[in-house]
Amino acid sequence: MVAKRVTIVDVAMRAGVAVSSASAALNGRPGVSQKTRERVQTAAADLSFVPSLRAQSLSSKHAFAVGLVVQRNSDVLESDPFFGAFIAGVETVLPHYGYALVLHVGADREDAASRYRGMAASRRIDGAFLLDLEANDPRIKQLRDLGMPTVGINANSDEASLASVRQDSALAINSAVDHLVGLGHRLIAHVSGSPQYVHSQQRMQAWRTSLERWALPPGPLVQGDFTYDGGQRAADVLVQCRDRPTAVICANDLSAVGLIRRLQDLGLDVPADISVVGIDGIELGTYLRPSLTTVRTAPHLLGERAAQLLLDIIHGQPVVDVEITPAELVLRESTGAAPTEAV
Amino acid sequence: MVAKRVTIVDVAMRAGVAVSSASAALNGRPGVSQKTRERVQTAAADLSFVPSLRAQSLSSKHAFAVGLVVQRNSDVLESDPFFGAFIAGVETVLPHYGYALVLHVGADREDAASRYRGMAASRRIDGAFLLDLEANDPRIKQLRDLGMPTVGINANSDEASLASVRQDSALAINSAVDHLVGLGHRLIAHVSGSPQYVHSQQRMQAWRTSLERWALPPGPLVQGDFTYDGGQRAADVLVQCRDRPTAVICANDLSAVGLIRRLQDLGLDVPADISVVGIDGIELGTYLRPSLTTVRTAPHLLGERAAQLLLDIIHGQPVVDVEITPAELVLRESTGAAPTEAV
DNA sequence: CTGAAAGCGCTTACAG
DNA sequence: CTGAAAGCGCTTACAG
Repeated sequence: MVAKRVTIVDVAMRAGVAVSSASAALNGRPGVSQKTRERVQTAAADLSFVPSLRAQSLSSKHAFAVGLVVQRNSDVLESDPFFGAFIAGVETVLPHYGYALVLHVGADREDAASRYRGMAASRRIDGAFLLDLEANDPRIKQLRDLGMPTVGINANSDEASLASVRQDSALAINSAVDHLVGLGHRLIAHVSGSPQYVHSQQRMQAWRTSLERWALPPGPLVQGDFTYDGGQRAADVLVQCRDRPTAVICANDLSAVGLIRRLQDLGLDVPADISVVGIDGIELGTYLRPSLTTVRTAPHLLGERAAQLLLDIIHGQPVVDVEITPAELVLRESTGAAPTEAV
Repeated sequence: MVAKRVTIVDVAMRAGVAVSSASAALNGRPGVSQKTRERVQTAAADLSFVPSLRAQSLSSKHAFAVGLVVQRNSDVLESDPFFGAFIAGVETVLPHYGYALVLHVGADREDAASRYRGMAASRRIDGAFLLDLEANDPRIKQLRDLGMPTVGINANSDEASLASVRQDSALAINSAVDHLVGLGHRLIAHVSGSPQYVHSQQRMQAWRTSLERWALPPGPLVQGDFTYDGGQRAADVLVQCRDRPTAVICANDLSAVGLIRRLQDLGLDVPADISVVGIDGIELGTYLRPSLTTVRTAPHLLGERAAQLLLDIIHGQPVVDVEITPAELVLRESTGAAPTEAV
């Protein structure tokens, strides 16, 4: 019952020109007189012509879509605001170029990889974003072999074969350590993220390097997994340490929140007994008591720039990696003077 | 330098059959002998043939994609876990049918509507989900006029023209009121959601009806907007009431969290001075102290069923609205005995 | 500048 | 069951 589709043939007919001229006119290509162009545009408007993306895709070699596979279990997808912000950022750019985002959720690594393969092989997309990169991530080669333009987010800088958008967080982690040292802290622990991700490594490395700058020994290192529960477990480990740290830098806010809650349940006061710093800058950090001192990243901006870069690659423009303004330290209530030392 | 695409012509050639036979064999259509079918499948496997989605779309009248436009400002997209859970649910179903999700983020109503129009007119999608429905939502007619199969989420049940997936929350809100009344509460307030959404109305109506069942007068009604800040503002209003309520039911968890935080900042104890109930069941509710009593909904399941229903419609199968298991009351720490009355 | 034709890679009637 | 042909709705060389 849907009214018959208006095609470019109808437009050309109404404008009294050839289909090829109509196409050129509509797409702003040269080789059409101003008069013809206007006549075609009027005809198209009169008929409410909207080109069929399917036909355009088939003949123009462009899908007008880019893909993202979120490769985490759905619980994380729900509780981690990164994705929503990143996607919102991507979406501020894509529509201006007629592009759409195809989103898949991979149950695990295998599943995620097969989604990328499927989208690439069936030519559903013209390019892809790669999040949560791992060391020697197989997806990089996989997509390259498929000839798929790809942009990585916060890839290691030695990953030369992958166009990337990065936000430095090492500087802000430095600042966090400086801040803590200034408050008298000498033993500063780290709760890391899931070890397979390069950003877990980057953050841990920044913590370590920052301490070296002060000639301080690295405090206890507890492996976390970016989750609230992981933060809670880390609290249990840390309070058992012979030399209990007086401050902790967590690999992300959510684990910092879990850590704080567990510390409180164990009868410790934050920050009087122990200071805690997160990384991310999620809203939740402002809801809690104490509110969370954190390193604020910019996933929305990362999404914007990643989308722009990916479209550049697709359109064959020269590619240079993008570095956005570094993450910044946000001081709130969860950090304070070290307990035993006068400052 | 991408290797030349393997097409169905190559497959047919290698199998020694006509293209049309290869197509029928590959798609499990009848009219092909078992022997031919196998020969074609072997040839396809040998050549690693993956059909071009673009060509399939153009000739088969299916885009193999469905669309969702998130029509909220990006802050909410980031802090509301509903979307992530809903999308994850949708994604457990779509891939089995070769479908993908096209996601757009609309800056506002206008923008969101134009995204739906664009996807439908260009035939990028075969169907659409409608979230955050409003009374007399113009998008319903818009998509119907475009002949676009559509599934609404928690639409009003009098919305006969829209296939819907629903989860009842009125029952659980009833239970929440029963629970509060049992604890001695007689004046129970409500912080509503943004008034334009039908689910805001549904929740408010459930609160009102529940009180009527006990012949209790409705407590103060404060308009919120589903945000943390809105919850904080509501707290300021409620503590000023002549008859201060001893319990509050909030339209969602996030506003309940804001409300609690503000009440605490004003020197009130939750639940000793005032009990608070949220709706949604987000993780955050378990992180706080007191943890949040809430009505837990099931966005993931809603997503699964919505996807299933939408595919049914697209494939021309008979459509019946889907009702999933009602939301359930989850008792935690934010509700307790009414302060002034012995229970 | 303009137009007729081929082609993108499939599916779908339609003969044989 | 099998195959040749038309068609989906565009874009892109290529003549004129």
